Amino acid sequence: MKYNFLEIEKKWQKYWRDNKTFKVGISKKPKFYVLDMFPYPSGAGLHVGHPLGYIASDIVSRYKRHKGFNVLHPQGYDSFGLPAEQYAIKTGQHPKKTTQENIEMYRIQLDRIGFSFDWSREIRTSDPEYYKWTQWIFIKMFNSYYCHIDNKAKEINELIKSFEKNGDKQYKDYLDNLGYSFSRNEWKNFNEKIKSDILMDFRLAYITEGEVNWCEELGTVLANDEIVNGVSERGGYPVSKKRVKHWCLRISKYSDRLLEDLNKIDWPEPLKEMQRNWIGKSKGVSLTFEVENSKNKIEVFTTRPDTIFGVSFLTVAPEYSDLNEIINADNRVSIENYIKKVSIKSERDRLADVKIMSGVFSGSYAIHPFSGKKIPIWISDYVLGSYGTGAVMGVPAGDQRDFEFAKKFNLEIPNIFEKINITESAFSDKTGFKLINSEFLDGYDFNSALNKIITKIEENKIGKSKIQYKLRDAIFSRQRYWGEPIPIYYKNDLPVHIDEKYLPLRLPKVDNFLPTKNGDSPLGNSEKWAWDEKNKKVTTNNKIDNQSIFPIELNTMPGWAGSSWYFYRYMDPNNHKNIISEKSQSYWSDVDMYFGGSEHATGHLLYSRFYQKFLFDLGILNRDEYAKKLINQGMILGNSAFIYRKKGTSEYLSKNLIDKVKVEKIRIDIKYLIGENEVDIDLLKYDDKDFNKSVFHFDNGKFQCIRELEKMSKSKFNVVNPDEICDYYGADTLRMYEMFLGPIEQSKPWDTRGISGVHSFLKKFWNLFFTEGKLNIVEDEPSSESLKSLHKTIKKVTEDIEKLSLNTCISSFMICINELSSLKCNNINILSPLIILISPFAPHFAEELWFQIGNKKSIIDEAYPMYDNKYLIESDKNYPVSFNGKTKFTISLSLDLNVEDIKKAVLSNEKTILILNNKKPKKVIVVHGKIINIVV
RNA sequence: GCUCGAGUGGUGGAAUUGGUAGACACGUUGGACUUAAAAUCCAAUGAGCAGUAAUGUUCGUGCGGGUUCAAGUCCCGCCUCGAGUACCA
Repeated sequence: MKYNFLEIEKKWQKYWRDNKTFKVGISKKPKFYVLDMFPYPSGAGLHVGHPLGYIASDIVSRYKRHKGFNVLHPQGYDSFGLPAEQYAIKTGQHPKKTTQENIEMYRIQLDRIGFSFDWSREIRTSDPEYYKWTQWIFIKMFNSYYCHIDNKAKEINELIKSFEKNGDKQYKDYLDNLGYSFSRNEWKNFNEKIKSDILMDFRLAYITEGEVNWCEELGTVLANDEIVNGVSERGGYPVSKKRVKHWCLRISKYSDRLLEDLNKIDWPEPLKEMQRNWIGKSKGVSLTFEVENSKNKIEVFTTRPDTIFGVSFLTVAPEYSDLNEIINADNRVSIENYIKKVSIKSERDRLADVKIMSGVFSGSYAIHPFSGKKIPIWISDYVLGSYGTGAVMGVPAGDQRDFEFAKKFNLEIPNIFEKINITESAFSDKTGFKLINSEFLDGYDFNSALNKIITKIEENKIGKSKIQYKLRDAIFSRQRYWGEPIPIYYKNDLPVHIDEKYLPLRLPKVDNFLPTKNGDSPLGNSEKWAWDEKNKKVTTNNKIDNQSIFPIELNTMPGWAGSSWYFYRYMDPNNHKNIISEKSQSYWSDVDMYFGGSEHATGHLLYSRFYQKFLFDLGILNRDEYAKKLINQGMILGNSAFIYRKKGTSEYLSKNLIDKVKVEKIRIDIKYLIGENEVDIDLLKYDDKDFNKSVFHFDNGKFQCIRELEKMSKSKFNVVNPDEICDYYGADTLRMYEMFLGPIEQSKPWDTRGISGVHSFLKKFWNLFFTEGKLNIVEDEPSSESLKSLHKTIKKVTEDIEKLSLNTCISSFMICINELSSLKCNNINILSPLIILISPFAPHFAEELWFQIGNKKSIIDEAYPMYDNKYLIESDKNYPVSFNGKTKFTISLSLDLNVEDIKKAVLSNEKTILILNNKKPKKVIVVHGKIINIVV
């Protein structure tokens, strides 16, 4: 019988489907939860890079199942959000339709690779039965606030009770900062609007007006993590600042817990580091400067209060809230011009202008809190409105930006560091200096100055120690169609949430779902988008009377709303009453292994931890972290091909001609390649009419291109489709080859040439069972060599799977099968455990062989073989004998010999005598069972 | 600039607590089978030098030092590449 993988794979995929082999439920067995980041169905289909993580997680799942665990290994689709919608827009179809089609295509592709997903638990974030709960969580956030006393989220009702009982007492500092102060009676007498406004400053989901990242091309607002290098992550479109009303999640309240709890989880260190940087905790002091001839004060945040006597100016951001109070009437016009100029700068321009300082003098002065000197107040966009207080103290001697600013505008640069030259640049080290010109801090170093000044500042009540975070609240509104509607309506302009009972608030039908350039949401195009408060249902817009029928929020939620909690829904996907049952949660608990890319470090992986902590605070979830262990699989890189064109012409040059002229790189589809890096010009000409007019320059009669490794992507024309590999070699070969490429967490190039080695390994394994097409196996006592080979392999493969070193597992399999082939082993007692051993890697292959040797049931629940040390014990060791550390020969000695006997044996060996040539060794080192080293 | 990670044959990559560097595979070369090709099997394969050969010998894990009987692995100083981040005061 031949290894007919196409037939075998089809047969077992059908068997698994018919027998619901991968369906799991709560049982007495211990649980193990293996999770993949679910895909967004993009329309381009899968390429060979996508399944890498899925294959690894599938191997672990199947392995754990053999080990006796009840394995939860679900899959679903992140089907709301920008990528799905962009694809729909590009192809001119409704996103509902394209999403459905893309999911179907994904499913076919995924099934071909033989994954053991329990599809009965499939979820889709765009399914109303799912997003009902995404909306439910939003309402919980809307109805919660962060209690700074207990350091956790609580229901907003408790806050209201506190206001009713104690007025602003418990939250005095916080309310002070917001400019509120009230007694309990005053609270009771506040009108609805004021109450709503005050509570809005506490809610974890809140609406606010402010500057956001606006992407005109996408027609929506973006969160910070959705912008890369000043352009949108999706599509690479420019992003600018815009003032709009939008919903936010108060994730910043969780900064410290998100940071601290990183210590609790086994996630890759680089990824944790990214989250730490993103959260960006820094310790410093906030410090108040009086403004001359004014009641106004300016609060700055600094991590270097020790440099206070180096202050020669203050700078505030153009967005600074009290800017108007500071502006001196004389300068008003030029200042307003400056602010206008700055605000229309795109994010990308700002990044490009980093080194060019700009700013304008406000016309006002502050008073130095210690020296009493007059300090000019400047306005500049090198200060960020959204970080700290939006104002900084300028210390040109100690900060490079302040230094450059001072130089540019001819401001004073007082030196406060003894014997340090600051004529060229600022000195920003925290060590190696003593302060001068600093009154009571003269002669102090960093640490002692810091202690002294903080005490002084607090004594004088002009500031206090403060911890500052970079993490900002997450912008939650998207002016797009394809997302979860926000379950809020506006009663007399005040936001009110739709009662949980009436969820889901379904996405309305609209004729035009395209995003608008002006920032209006496409949901506004719906005729039926008003809330009937009496009848508790959605109704048509023209009935809005602001008595009982009110407009509904037009923005939708961002893509990450649905993906921040999906792993819990898999535990109990069809629960209509609750987000998850207590029973399911206490059994499945949390994720044991989570596989996904590190590109989600500061997006999904941070938001989901925040959601987790929030739901934990409310007692809805039992744990405050959801994934014990995270594995970042690397990317598979594709081989992109380029040809060179003489700049501004349609003349194409080969690579040996490119040095002489200016050229531009033109990307071409790898399907035009013939051989290593030769291009089929006829194909090129045929495909792109531009090439017709072209002049080609040849190398040795052949047109050459150059190749570069890049992330695989349809837009780079370098994708390899897994279906092709499945057609040609089979899914089992694809699975094994992807693992064989290298360590799972590493990025590595795809090279189809190497695949034949894995494929012939499977054939070799297969051929051990058959002679001349017929099953030929024996059942007698196996030879000791074959037993040794088997047990060595069981040991190594088991250890390596536990370490997730899957590439070396495959090497071990190859070594074993090579050994058994030369032993001509066809003993069932050896081969049968090997089939189980390989089944997580090549499941169809294993099922078929398992069936061929006479088993009636699927191999999936067979107990994983155990190794027995007795087959592995060696009696001899082939010792390497080295002279001064250089190995010269090996000598086989019994492991029973003690060190002295070994020394004797080695020194009396004729090769030793020959090499020593009558010299006396200075020292002989014997490490038992390892090595012998003779020092001459 | 800052933070993190990585540099091993022609290629992807192996190498336990420091203990025979290059496992396994690709590629290449030679051979067997075949009318031929594919497939399969066998052998060689880090580089250099000497030898018909068995073999011997030198150099080799980015570079320069160091610790050690012994360093890809540990320490110090550099270089290069990759990822993340970017006016965060």
